[in-house]
Amino acid sequence: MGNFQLCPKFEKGMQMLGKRWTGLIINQLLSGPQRFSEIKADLPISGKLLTERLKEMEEEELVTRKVYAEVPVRVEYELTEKGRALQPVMKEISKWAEEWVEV
Amino acid sequence: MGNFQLCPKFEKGMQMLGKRWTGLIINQLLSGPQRFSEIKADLPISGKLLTERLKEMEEEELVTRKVYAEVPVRVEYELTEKGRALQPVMKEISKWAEEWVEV
DNA sequence: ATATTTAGTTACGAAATGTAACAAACGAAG
DNA sequence: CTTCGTTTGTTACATTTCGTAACTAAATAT
Repeated sequence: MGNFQLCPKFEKGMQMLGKRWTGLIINQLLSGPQRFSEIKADLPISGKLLTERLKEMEEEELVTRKVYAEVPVRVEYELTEKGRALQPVMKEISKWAEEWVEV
Repeated sequence: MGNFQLCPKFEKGMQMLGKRWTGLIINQLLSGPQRFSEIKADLPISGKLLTERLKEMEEEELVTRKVYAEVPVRVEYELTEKGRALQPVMKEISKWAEEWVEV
């Protein structure tokens, strides 16, 4: 590991987005608030990891968590302003992937 | 790509960018071709992982690898067109990080 | 023969991830 | 009262990936 002079904000942001599943979860939530089971149904992620990622994203203030005491319980996750601000990033990734990624 | 389903190209692209170090390496190489030791000096990544990532990125056709039989040997990595096409993505991430990320 | 330099590779312990079974909560069904 | 169904997690454990440090290969200069 060498010494590094890199924009610390960019580096930290990249580390957040570069964590497995985080980008896909944000992209999911850009279409609106969703409950745990909805996110889980739309992504090939396990419940354990989804819980873990959402907790981290809550700590980073990317999402908020709301519990509705219904039966059965409903828990909804919604992007914060900081999270929604990632829309242009996701849009650029979409454009790039559409043009360059082979499935 | 429809709005109602997860786009496979986006998912694969996100998995590539979402791999640890990949984004930072691409960002480094956006400033021009660089040799192994230069990338390693500028990022807090170990030689082992850098080798691994560069190999993967070569397979994904994000970078090319050129060996110069000098003494000692020089190995340069350069972004392909596909790799350079990620510049707008990196720019948006920079903008977001600058505004929202606390170091 | 030994030292120097770059670009890796290897061995091994630590951390992250994936899988599947289980738990809490609470009303509904029997 | 007991069991079932449903969501949102949690726990235990196996697998994979990562980080660190020592080591190798190749070519030349001393």
